[in-house]
Amino acid sequence: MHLSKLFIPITKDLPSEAKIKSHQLMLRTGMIKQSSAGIYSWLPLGFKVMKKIEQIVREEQNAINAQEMLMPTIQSSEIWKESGRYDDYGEEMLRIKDRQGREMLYGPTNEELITDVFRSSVKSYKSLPQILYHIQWKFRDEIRPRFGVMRCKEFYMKDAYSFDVTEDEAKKSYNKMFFSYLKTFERLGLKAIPMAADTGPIGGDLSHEFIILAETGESQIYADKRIFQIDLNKYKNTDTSLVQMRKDFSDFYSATDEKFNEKEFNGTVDKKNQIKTKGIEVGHIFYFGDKYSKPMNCLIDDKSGKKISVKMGSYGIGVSRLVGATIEANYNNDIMKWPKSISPFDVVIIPSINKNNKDNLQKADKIYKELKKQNIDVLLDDVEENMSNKFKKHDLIGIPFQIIIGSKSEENKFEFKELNSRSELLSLENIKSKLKE
RNA sequence: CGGGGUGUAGCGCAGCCUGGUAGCGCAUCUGGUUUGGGACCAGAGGGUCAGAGGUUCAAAUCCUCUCACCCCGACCA
Repeated sequence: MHLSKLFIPITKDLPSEAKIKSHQLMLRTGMIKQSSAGIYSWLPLGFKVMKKIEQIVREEQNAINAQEMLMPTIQSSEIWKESGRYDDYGEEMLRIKDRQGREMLYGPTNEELITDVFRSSVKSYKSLPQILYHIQWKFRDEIRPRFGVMRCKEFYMKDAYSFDVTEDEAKKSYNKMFFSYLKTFERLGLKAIPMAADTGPIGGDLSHEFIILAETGESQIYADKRIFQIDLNKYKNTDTSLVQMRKDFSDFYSATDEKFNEKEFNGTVDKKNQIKTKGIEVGHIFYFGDKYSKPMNCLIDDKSGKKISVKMGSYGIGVSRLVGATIEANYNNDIMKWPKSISPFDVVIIPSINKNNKDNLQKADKIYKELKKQNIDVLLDDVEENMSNKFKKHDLIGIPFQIIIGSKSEENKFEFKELNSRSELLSLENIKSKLKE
């Protein structure tokens, strides 16, 4: 892609309504455009990042044999009346009426819908276990949306639902998802800590929040930093290995404000290992048994032919929130550096161009084509302006690698720079292999 | 929903108190000069002053209502 052709309405000054870095940056680099309070359009740059996050989430769901499907955004109120949540959910639910006057709603979550899908087709214990998920827009009519895409009304979310015959089996599904989440956040370049959590309106008694560290987070967190040293590679997707994993994680203290106990923290965690900071919740998993299957009559025959309610869990990841959260976690000193796995481009070529000398642009174009051939997603900054402006601009956009073609480059060597570090002169071959690392 | 605040060019703001027909910076466009950390010179375009009603010879400015957005709080992926 050539920068001059990219729809990226970048601005030098920031809109006054944005109070935190990720929001400011997303507006300044034209990733999003607010449509109304808490509702955003995703412009090409932002959309591209979100899609990359989505794809990683998807791959890690598939890796534990969860199956992707798609449920609608608009739901009928009837199933919500069955579960009893139509009244419980309150003002956060956006209620609408169709032309026949039927009560509909824009789904804030999908437990009822998936339970309805499941009960209508599954009748036997032989069909279990199952994990189904979808990635879909949700709507929660937040009292006060803020922080850009971090707390908005309309958001993009992966939600998964597990179905098991017994509570023990269900806990195995829970552990798989726990594992999948850790792998997902690791691939996103984020340090996420699982923390025992309250279950809120979803209900249930076993629940973890996954929280990433960021100064601007909304939750106060306390943890033992050795929790980051746990190597995920030593676990396999087997029941025994995952039980071990859960045990290993529970060996280190971690708690949010609500569950924090100062005595326990100071008693069990050495001062030098204590982390006290803010965090952003990016995932939440729940086990809630038959909370929905019972009132909604989601019954199957067990081995003895007895009707039992299936045991369920649900598992959410805020995909759109992760875009903002990742920025919060990676931004410093006016420079944004995307993790490689979700950067909008792999590398940007920045030639110094002026009207009378387009040599650099030609060189850049050659490299561009060469890298394209290697399947590298490359952006070429073909805009004719001062290098100073270009550097500032790319500090904002945050593509992690730059190839700079200007006064310091040689005939066959170009400056290769990783954001936040010094550049080095390298041949194209060396650059290629660096990019493939 | 309670408390506070703001709506004037794409963005940031001044003008409002004391009414006289709209201005500054950035951005944009044209031409020229520049070209390694957010340049320079010259010129140009761009506004139903959030909306409705009222007072007045005259309203961005005064009055009334409505709407939108932001901040603090209770709630949350």
